[in-house]
Amino acid sequence: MPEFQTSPGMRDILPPESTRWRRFVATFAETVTAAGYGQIIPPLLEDIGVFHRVGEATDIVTKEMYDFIDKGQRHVALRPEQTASVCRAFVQHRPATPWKVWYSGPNFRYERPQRGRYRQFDQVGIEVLGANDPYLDVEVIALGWNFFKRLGLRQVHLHLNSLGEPENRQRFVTALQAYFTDNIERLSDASKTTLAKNALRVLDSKRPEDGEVIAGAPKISEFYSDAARLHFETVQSGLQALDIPFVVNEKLVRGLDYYRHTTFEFVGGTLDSAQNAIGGGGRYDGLVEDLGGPATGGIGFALGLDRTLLACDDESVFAATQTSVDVFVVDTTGGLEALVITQQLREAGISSDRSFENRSMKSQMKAADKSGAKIAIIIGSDEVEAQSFVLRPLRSEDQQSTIPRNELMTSIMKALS
RNA sequence: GUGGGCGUAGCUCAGUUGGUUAGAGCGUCAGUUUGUGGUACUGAAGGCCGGGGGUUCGAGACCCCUCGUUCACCCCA
Repeated sequence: MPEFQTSPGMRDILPPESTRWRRFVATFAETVTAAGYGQIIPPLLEDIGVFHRVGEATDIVTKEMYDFIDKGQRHVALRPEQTASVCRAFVQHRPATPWKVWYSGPNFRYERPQRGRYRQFDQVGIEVLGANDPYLDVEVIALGWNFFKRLGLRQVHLHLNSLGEPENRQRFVTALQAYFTDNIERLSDASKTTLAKNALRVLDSKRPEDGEVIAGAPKISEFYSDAARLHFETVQSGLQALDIPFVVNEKLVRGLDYYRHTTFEFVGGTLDSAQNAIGGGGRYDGLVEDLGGPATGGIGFALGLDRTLLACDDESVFAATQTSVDVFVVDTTGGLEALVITQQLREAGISSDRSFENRSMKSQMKAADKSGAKIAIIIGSDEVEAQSFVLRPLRSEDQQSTIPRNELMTSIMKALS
């Protein structure tokens, strides 16, 4: 074991895996920019107060943040998510609404690492601020859906719920609290603790002994106002109009406190681990106000790269690709020829590579093969003498040929076309 | 934060009830052809058996601690 390794929950993404990460973000960017979203790049670090607004009662805020006092005595934190930063930016810059933005990048949560759950984890996401139209909810969900389709995923399930308006939600929480308190003896110990903090999240419990109690709990749908019900029904009819299948899951309450109305989650159909949620989001009509801005509706989602890529693995889609070059230059005369020719090729827009340390021709040919190059340019002492080079096709049965030096570039172009 | 599994070459793993110089495959490097890759064959390099302590004549194997990893809870993407 080396003396230094990555810290727990942190890891290196190496090639060729890293090529997939780049394509992932590029594909996401294409999907959402085609819908009018612009990229926002918020800082990794914010005043910790920005994240406190996400929810004083959530684990993310209370025990999972990487926070510290900086040299200027400011209490700051690495972002545990990016929605709060986007809202802070909205309040700070007051862009014209509706403000449609997308982001990608790492977030940090100090949790116990697990498969599909890391302390530094990447998300891509979108947020729209300043519009309350339920059809916007549908657009947002549809963009997530479209993105998964573009990756090639076929087994993503959409779970949908509505938390209603704040008053609906509050009355529901009160009723839930009363119900669970009446039945507290039948709850698991862990759920008793959860109940004391946030009754909503008891619904999330995966412990089998809680199942019966939860099944008998009050339902959020019994508390909707007419407006909340209409909003939710409009969202559902919009999804139906787009042929996006979904299931209403009344237990989907989501972890963050700021959600109102629509909440949704994308679940990887092939992932059987506890980390099967590959993305989630919802409407958060109160968050901008909490951060000191005007009352502003907002909705968005975040997708986890790691988990989505795990789902891709399970469905054998969106695989990593091995990078390769077009031309490999084999030079047995010391390496200066290869140095000059690879430079010329690269300037001409032709990818090329070579060996170093003056290895044997056989060794260099092996490297040429592994590089994925379509042709090898071979230069030995005979070629230097004759001012020529050998062009050897590597991926076909064609014979190699000796060509005068002044036809180097044209013959390579021709061989590649 | 709580509980269970697992840590042996770069990678994937063997290693018999504790017993001499710790093995294989793949990968890497080199050779079989002193100017030519993919196949085959040969060889080489590469391990304080995660780290520390203990039991023992003797520990990669057993015990304790610790670190890492993995699975579940929790939480969430």
